[in-house]
Amino acid sequence: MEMVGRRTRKQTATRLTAGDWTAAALAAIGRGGLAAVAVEPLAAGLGATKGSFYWHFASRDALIAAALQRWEAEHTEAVIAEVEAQPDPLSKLRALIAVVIGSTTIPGADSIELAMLATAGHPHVAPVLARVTARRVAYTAELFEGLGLPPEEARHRALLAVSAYLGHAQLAHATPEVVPGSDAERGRYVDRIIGLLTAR
Amino acid sequence: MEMVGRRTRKQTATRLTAGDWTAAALAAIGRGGLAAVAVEPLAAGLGATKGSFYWHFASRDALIAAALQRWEAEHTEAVIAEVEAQPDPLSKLRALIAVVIGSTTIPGADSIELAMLATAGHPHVAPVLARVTARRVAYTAELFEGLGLPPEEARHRALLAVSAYLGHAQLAHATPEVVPGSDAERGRYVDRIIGLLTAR
DNA sequence: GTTTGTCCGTACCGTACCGTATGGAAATGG
DNA sequence: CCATTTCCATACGGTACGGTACGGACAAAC
Repeated sequence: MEMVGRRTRKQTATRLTAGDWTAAALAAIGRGGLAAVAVEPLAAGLGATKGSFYWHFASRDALIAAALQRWEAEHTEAVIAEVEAQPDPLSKLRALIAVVIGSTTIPGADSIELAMLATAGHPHVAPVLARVTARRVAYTAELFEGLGLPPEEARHRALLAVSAYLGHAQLAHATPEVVPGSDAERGRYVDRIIGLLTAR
Repeated sequence: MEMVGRRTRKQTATRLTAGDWTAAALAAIGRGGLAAVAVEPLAAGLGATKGSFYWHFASRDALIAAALQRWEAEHTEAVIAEVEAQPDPLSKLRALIAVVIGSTTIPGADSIELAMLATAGHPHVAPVLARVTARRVAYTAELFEGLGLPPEEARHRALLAVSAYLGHAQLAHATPEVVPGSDAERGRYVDRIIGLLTAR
């Protein structure tokens, strides 16, 4: 009853920017998928009303488009840049697999991406997903080619690697009890995957 | 204006059963996810009204529960039974991977499962998904153990195999242009996966 | 300090859906 | 053929949301 401030986020009664709305939209996607991007609940969460939203965006659809664009821009190159720090292709591959399998075990990670996969058919989601996926497969195939594998085999192994990543993210999210839980076993698991994927 | 029959499905003016509703619900899940299970549109699709639905089910939630139960019962053991026809563990593994990777390329297949993964957090979906996944991993691990691998390695390879299946289903659904398209290349791809997963 | 433009709250309409109430048609069984 | 149960359509209320209209608060410019 006491201190029921209108604004939840701090007591900042400052005006909102379009960025505030896209950030809230991405958070909502991570929490409940595209369907959770609802103007009125978002407004309530930001301590504002629809009046604010419809000044910054023409429609809910425009917000979704902006949020996805932002996600793609911020998300795509992050891992690749980190992996590129490694010197040789094998080290890069090991680093890639390790970071990608390891990160999915921290809860809530990749939840936005999982939500996007869940709505792959959505007209705004499909092209974003297609670009990100194609980029990943192409990059991973390059690494395998750097190992001396012929193009088709490199591409096939890259597909398997990306599939393994996506599937592992699903498993870690939907049924965490089946994936390795302890750090020790997860380490052995990652080593095993690297061994199998890079076998000659 | 002419011949605007009330009932779309045939001219069967027969009464509906609970099974008709769960079937329609599963079809809707495959088409648009859990959110597409809406009583009034479903009723329209069946050429009926809510009056019929609420006689067979207490609520939308009860329909979802019944539909998921039906899916789990009909779906879980199908592939395993087919694979068990093979004589030895290696043949079974090859058959398992081939059928599971091959089937995801036919459009619309597994759409129900993908929709369930998309709603993994849903209180009715989570337990179903957990049981199905655990069953798959355990069965696949058995096959690898049959190949003479120690338990932990068998389980790790089974996890990788199930992850690859789930990820491939996602890829085939979300970005079909990256997965092998021709029968010939898909054949080589499947062979490559089998080789990598069963390598000694 | 007045004006101008920016930002947002309030009030409202339309739609789509969940669930309920109730009467009546269609099968069933005696 | 009548009664009873089974099944369903119609009509209604309630809720949550997208989108619009409009006025007012607030800051910036001068």
